[in-house]
Amino acid sequence: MKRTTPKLQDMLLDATEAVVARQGIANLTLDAVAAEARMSKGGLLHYFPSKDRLVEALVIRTAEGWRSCYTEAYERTPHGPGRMVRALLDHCLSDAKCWTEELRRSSSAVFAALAQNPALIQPMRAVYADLHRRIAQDGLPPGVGEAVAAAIDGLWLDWVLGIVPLEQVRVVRVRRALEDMLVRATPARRSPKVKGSSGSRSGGRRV
Amino acid sequence: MKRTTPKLQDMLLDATEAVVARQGIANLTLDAVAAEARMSKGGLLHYFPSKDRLVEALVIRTAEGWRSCYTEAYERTPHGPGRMVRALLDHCLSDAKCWTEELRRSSSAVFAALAQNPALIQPMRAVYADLHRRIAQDGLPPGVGEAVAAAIDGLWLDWVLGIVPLEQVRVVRVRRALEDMLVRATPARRSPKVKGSSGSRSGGRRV
DNA sequence: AATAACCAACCGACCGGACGGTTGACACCT
DNA sequence: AGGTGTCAACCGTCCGGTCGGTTGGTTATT
Repeated sequence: MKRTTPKLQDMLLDATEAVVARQGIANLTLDAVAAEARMSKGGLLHYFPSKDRLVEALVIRTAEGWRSCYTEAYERTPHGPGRMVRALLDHCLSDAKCWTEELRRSSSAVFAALAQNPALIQPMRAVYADLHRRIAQDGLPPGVGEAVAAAIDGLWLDWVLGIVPLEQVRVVRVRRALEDMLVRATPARRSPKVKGSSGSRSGGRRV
Repeated sequence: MKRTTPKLQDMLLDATEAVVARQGIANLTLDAVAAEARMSKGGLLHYFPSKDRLVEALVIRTAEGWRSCYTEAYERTPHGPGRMVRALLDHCLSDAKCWTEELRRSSSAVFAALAQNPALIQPMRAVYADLHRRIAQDGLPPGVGEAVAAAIDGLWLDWVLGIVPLEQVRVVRVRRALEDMLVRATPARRSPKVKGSSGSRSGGRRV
């Protein structure tokens, strides 16, 4: 990722997300983005020479945000079997500020890409491949880590799609159930120190 | 759903799905659908007076298909705690013909709606509300049923979105892990007769 | 039986508007 | 002067939706 998006590009991507959030994917037009960013369409196209490139950049930013979110969570999580999955549960499924409107916005990048050009979600696919590789090497019985990851994805996508309304208590219940499953499925090795409501708030950066 | 779509409308909805599947959501135009159905645009608009109505009908058909899928699965599942969730695992997460291209097509109705007009996913939301109500009354410890449902949604959406490629073995692993969690979490009542690799293949109709 | 009246189904030309992208010029800073 | 960044104006295309009209079949009238 040598490409250091020089913050003006970043502002344009923010504007893109804002347009999608407020007006929907169908109204994601270059004019709308330019207006949102208080820039002319020509100016916008100076930085992103086509709509495809714009959406692609958005997907990359979102995907890399997600990658660094779970990577950093991993670093903050104690060693042992299921470290990656525990990181996800503790930091990416927290009961607090994790499900923000900002996250919802950035998530919609995926759907914008899907509408614009399905090939553009490839960066997201790559990040997910990395995550699943990590989970596969997590030292858990087969399927357990994948089940947790799938459940998190399900909660996330249900929420982003608006299929199921956000209920904080529901997220907490699911997390408890998954933690239970994890503890019971973890090959016993000293005592599983992860648990409790845990510290390390801080919210996952951007996702 | 008294409304018995008189099969010509159904054919037009099939054409709509085919267009989305082959050309993507962005190319879902009235002209494309009419061409796919070998009908004039005027003819198409005779049956669905606007694009919104067309997509709405598609969402309703998909949502009701999903409802009848899990409803029928429920009927086929033995009584006891977690009946609804067991039905989902046995019939909607089977390792067989459940993840068909046809399912993928009908699923994309949701995304077509999201692109066309987010309000149009309301029928799907209603069906999901019904499903979650059933799960909540399923006699399981809090969060367990919801976790299973979320995991299934996650697998499904990851697949439909193309974020994670379809691996049959992965689905099977996840199902095993979820079944394990379910058995361990089910309040002991006589012997849990559901388990083993179990019979009742049969694949869930359409979803 | 022949004619007239009616109607759902269907057609395809057309329109207004919006979209993605291009261009040529302008402003500002070295 | 010349590069850099920004812009308004514009172009060709395409899309959703309208509209006037045709067809084939059914019913009503004579």
